[in-house]
Amino acid sequence: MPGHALLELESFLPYRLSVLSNTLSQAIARVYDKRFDLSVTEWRAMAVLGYRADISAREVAERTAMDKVAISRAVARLLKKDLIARSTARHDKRQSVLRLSAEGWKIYDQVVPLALDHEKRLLAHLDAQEREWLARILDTLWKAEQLEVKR
Amino acid sequence: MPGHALLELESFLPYRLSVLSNTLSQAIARVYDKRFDLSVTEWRAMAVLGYRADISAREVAERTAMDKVAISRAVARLLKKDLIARSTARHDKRQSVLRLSAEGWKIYDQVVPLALDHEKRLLAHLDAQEREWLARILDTLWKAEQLEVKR
DNA sequence: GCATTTTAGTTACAATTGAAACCACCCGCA
DNA sequence: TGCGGGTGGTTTCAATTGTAACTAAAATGC
Repeated sequence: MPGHALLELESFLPYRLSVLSNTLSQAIARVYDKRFDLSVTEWRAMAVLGYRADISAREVAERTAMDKVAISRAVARLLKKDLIARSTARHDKRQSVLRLSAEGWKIYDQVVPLALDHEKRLLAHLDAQEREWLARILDTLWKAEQLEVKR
Repeated sequence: MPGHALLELESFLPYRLSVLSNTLSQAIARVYDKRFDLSVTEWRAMAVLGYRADISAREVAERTAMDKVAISRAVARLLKKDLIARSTARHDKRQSVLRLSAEGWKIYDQVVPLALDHEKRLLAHLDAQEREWLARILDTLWKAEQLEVKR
């Protein structure tokens, strides 16, 4: 009498990760959406450009783990708002070269502390040891999942 | 000379969680989408109904952490496919009472092992100790985030 | 050097989603 | 009993998103 398969959502890792991650992202997104009218995609693009300037849209896509269409649209919106600037790569005219504008940097410099602060408040609930374990485990899982995807 | 604020996406917890979680969910979703033509929302709804039958749409929404509009639509599609059945609560005519149909159970019983298997393969990369830490840490973070959201 | 394939980025169209309005019903209270 | 406010669920409309097709420029291969 095996009955039915049993899946307990509350203890199912993919589900737990997804709920936690969505709640977290949304909470942070609410802040920069309300204050600076930025979508998650737009902010992600700005975040990588603040970290590494003069890269192509493709590289932004790679680093944000978003697809190129999403990036293309985010770039278009950010250009219209003058938060980023675009030029063309000399060695490859297909590639764009993107960077934050002065206005973009102003917003970046305001959003980053807010984002870090939220993370900090969250991590404050963990002790140093737990934080280390978490970092290491997420790393392992990420690499493991990469292998899965390639199967 | 403070220069600019610095946010390293690769080590920013919300970002890492989001990328890991999305990749993971999509990998699993691909399976049941291709084989059974189920969206993530639909499968989530089925998953809670497999775990706990005869609950209202509102309760499904709560347990899946999705909003009521999404659930309403998922329920509509699942009804059309005859994967769930719906009746009305006797004590409150607004509430629906949902449960998997025989056909729904058939699919549920096929998807659950696939989902569990993926999770298992992933967790196989962690040792018992790491798995315990992870479970505990996710729990703490979830509770912490709940507090944040209520602020 | 030219044809073929690949890559960066955009566009068009359909499908999905979210916010707000909405309906039907329940509850508290006078 | 009947009115005001709240809740479960659906619908509508606009905005966002995903897929596929497309353009332009490079890279590859002969």
